[in-house]
Amino acid sequence: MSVATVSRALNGSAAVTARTRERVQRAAARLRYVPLGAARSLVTRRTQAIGALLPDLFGEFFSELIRGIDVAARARGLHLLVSSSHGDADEAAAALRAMQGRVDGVLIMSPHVDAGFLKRHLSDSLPAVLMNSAAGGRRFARLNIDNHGGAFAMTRHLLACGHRDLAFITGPECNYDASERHRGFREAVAAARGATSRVLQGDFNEESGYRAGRALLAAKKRPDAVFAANDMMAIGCLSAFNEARVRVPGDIALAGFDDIPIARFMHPPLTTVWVRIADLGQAALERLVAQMDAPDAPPAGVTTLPCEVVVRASCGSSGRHTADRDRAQP
Amino acid sequence: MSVATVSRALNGSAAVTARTRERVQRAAARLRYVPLGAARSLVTRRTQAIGALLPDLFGEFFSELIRGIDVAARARGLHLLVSSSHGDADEAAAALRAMQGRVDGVLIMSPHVDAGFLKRHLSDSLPAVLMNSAAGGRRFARLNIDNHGGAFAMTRHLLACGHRDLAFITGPECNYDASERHRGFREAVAAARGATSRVLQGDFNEESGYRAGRALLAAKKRPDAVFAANDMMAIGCLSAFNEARVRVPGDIALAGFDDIPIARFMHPPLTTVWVRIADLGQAALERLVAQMDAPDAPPAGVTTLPCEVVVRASCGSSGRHTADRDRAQP
DNA sequence: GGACGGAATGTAAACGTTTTCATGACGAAA
DNA sequence: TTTCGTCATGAAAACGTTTACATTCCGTCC
Repeated sequence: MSVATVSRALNGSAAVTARTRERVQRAAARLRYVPLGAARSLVTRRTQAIGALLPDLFGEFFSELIRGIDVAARARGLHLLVSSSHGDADEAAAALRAMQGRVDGVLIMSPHVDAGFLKRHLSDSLPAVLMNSAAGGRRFARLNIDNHGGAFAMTRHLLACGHRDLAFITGPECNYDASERHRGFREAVAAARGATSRVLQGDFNEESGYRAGRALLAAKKRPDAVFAANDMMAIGCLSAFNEARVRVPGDIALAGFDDIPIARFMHPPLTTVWVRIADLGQAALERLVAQMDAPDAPPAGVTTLPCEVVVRASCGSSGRHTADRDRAQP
Repeated sequence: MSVATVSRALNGSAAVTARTRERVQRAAARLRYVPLGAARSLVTRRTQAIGALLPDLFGEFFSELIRGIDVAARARGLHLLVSSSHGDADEAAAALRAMQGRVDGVLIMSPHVDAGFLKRHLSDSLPAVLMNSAAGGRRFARLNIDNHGGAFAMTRHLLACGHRDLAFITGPECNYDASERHRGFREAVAAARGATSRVLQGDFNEESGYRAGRALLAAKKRPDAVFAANDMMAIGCLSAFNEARVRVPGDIALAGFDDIPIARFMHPPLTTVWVRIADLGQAALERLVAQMDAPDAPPAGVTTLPCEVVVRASCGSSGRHTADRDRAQP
């Protein structure tokens, strides 16, 4: 029996008798034979693997993202090469280069990545999908979280709760997510009649939220509601309010963004915006696969994944006291 | 210039002129040439990649573990192939087989894995390290979290706080972590004079902690302190106490295990046991690399990673109100 | 009975790299 | 000048698989 026959039997080619196939399979099982991936990909020009280039991510966000990518990849028989936690652009570049020639495509999410970076470090022939990235140009497919829509919806919700004087705590400058969320807030306020707003600078850390909270308390007129651009700042802000015995939502309403796991355990539980991170990973992978299957397809634009407002107690919403999402939690 | 020279120049062989090397490197950079990993590993018999077979993990645990593995792997120029979130043994087996022939070694953490499983699905020649696994035999190196020591230390701490009548909420039966934690509790109580204890069955979920809390409140005599085998159950238990207006730690002290991020945000902040998960991943990888470098080394035993008791307010500890770990948090 | 057709299997080239060995160039020692 | 040694480079084999093409076998049709 020749190697060719074995190859055919194992790869499910039609040109092989049932008897032969069975014999081969039995022998392979007995010898615990596993085809050498390297040799296979050398000739097929396919590695059956995709790479994920990720920044220094923490906690649930990272887990969920990988989970989404992983299940989608395995459903297609693809392996997942992960390279995460690089702190600067050089590390990201090195990781990206190292992946090249080992994967059939890459999923990229990184604050260090812009058009120039990609042009320098990414082979033209390697399919790539950008996740949550500002830049991208027309060469790359992109999947973004609907930061703008989420912030817009949350602001509308706060307005609908009857709050008129709103404060917004921004994220770091030059951060894409942060600026999009700010834009969503701004536009929702602008579209509402009789609403006023003020903006405080933050940097996504708890500490900056705390400072913003103190500043608001010290203001001549306190706002009706505070919308922090992420949950950590909302938590910091809540600490400031608690310290000052300012009741939430009684005196001031509060909302965050991200729905980190802690959010629902705060006192009061935090109203926030939830993103299906796993869906982002899965959608990105599917997009990438589509691109791999049709290398010269149309220039694939940008897709935006919806957010969901999760109403809990901190916004002073009437009626509902348990967010839908909480019931589904494990 | 021949391919041989290019290969030598790029791989840093000494037998090549500085001038030639530079010429090659410039050309490679200009053409954005990246060696094809497949061809390379075909001849070197090395893939420069290691696989991580992980169960369906959530949140920070998963993130930290991967981070630990990833940074250690990149420091050695190794790629990381991740396969996570398989629900049953068959999926894990398929994932393990698929990895074979693409990696130089595997890191395995999975509840489905036992000696028989490994014998069936793992090639004899592939180095492997088991993380947090009960079984392993003498063929495999193992890295475990010191569940026993952590639970022992925590129980001692509760006793040192003056609590005499202790309750323990167990994890699921047949779970290795859970039974080790239980054993630590049991032995610490047995070693203490005048201490009494009771045990309630739990399953690591918040709900079961809540039920246990209710059961304890309904008991003829309430315990001085409750030690839950993980934080989620402690949180559930805390909810039960809060509902019943039972003060923590005033009326009953409470402790958990894992130090999930939420723990420090509870009211009161939860005393718990912290494990350096990233260290586990890193140590496991280093162990694996050692095994890969010396394939016929001694039969490598089991290493245990220490836990740390993180004292916060929930245990009624005297004096310290901020755990060391919290100051280091981002 | 022979030619033909189709299906199953075998043969060998190809994939891109590393590495062993051979070749060539050049300088130093004789 | 010759001879040797050293050092950079080139030539070619090898790695394990897939696949195009060749071969064999067997049954069918004329």
